[in-house]
Amino acid sequence: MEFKEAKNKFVQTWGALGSQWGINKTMAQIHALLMVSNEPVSMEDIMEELQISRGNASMNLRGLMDWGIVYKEFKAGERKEFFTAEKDLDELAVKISRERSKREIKPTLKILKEVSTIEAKDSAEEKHFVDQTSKLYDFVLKADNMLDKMTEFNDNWLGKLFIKMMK
Amino acid sequence: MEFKEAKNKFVQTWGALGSQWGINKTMAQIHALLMVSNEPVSMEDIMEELQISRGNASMNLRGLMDWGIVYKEFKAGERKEFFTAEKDLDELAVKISRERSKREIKPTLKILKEVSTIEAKDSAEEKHFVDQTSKLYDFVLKADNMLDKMTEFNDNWLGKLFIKMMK
DNA sequence: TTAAACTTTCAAAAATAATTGAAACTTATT
DNA sequence: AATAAGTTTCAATTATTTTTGAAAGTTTAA
Repeated sequence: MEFKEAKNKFVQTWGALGSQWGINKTMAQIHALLMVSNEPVSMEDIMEELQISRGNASMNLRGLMDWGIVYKEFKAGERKEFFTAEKDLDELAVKISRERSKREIKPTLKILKEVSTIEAKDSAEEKHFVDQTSKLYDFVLKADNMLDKMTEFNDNWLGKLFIKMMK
Repeated sequence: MEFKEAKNKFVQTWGALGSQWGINKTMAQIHALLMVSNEPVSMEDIMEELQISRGNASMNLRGLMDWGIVYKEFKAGERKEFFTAEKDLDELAVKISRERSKREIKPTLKILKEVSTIEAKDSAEEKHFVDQTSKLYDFVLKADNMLDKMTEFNDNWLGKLFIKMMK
């Protein structure tokens, strides 16, 4: 397999994976493209490589920047903007976790708390509901904290050691 | 908030969360409904509660069973089928991890391996591509193994201890 | 201040994914 | 073996999401 083919395969695969995880295909593809580019890429080049419109490129780049995993760069003497992706994978994982926690997990926890604290009367049905949603609340909270701890882990030696154990 | 309202809120929320994670809304809603039901639910009841067609219910129940997180049950004397969800959350997490690994991570790893092992010639561009995709391969492999280990963890005391530490 | 270079926005169009419903199929009962 | 009770399948429809492209907006330079 030669370079161009491999690059294309990678971009396509990453895009397809994105769809399965609720990230739109183009956004994932742009991210993939930037990840494997050794230097900043202009919007023109992205449009050209992925065969997408200017509007599409613009909106998805904005989305990626909102996630904090793609940055604008300015090249001396050049008027137009260039883009680069966060290439440190640990850092990437941290940013994605933090953002998903903020956007999705925290709001879900709030609602789980609400519904799990209703008056359960005496019916088995209602009791089970309260019991199950409480467990779910605890579980999601635990998982969320765990991710948080793991991301902090990257900064301390004990964490690094533990992560090594996991391999 | 009273029971019916809370239940509905929970089902809706779980459905919306599903969409964001690449699971279709109805599938997530059916799962939510079964999770908080203290006894098996018939297809009729699911259709009625979620206001969906028979075909829709059937296909999504099949999907949930393929994930191994919903089971068919037979009630003595009853002709029709009933359904229940896996209610043990640790077990649920294990099943989802295993299945996503099998369906999505493993195939992705295969492709990452392929594209990261091309001949890199001498250009900086190609070198960077190989370097970055190799790192990605290692990272995804590590994460995949980690999930695996964690799911096994539930069975041993060291793991339980560690998980306690994480809270 | 004007014009050129470039980016963003958003309504409309296109593409994709989910849903319906009725026919085909399966299984149990008489 | 015929019928009834229930389930699955899938082509057609509907709903949702993504993409386009042109107008509006911004920034820089002359």
